[in-house]
Amino acid sequence: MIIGEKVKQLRRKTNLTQVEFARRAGIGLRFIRKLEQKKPTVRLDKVNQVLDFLGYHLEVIKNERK
Amino acid sequence: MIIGEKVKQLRRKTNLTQVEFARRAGIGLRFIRKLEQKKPTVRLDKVNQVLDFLGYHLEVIKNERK
DNA sequence: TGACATTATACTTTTAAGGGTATATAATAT
DNA sequence: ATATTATATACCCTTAAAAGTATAATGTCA
Repeated sequence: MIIGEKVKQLRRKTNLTQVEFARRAGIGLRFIRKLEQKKPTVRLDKVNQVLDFLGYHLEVIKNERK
Repeated sequence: MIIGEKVKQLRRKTNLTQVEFARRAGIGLRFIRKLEQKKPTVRLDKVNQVLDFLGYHLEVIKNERK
């Protein structure tokens, strides 16, 4: 799944609005918006910051060979 | 594992130099260098481009609860 | 349907990522 | 040891990511 999509989903589970989420996660409101809208050119450190707040992280996974 | 570290490891397996790797993966030489040096503020789309070339991708994973 | 809450879009500034290339440093091999 | 190859660092420029905030659009629910 696209990261932004996943983040949106996870944030909603926390019952936090984008505004409150951004504030608590210590990132910009604009950023969380863009991220959830699947902007591809976001910075990795910011993504990590968001995921960390959610209790998640990124891993490098081998593709399924089809 | 840190993404840059993993990339470095995977690139070496391909027996490509940074120069050749960058050329073939269609990314800047500077980028692959910085990435492998674990620069945290790299752009996600570029990381994806590199991983894609290597046959890998990123996934959002729940943290181990300790 | 109308009031309220939430998210998306728009405007602007600052900062730094990404880029090529040249040079220095380090690693490898003969 | 020294020649060769690879990686790291430095210089400089262009572009756009990130940021806050204001406003428009959308969603929610009583």
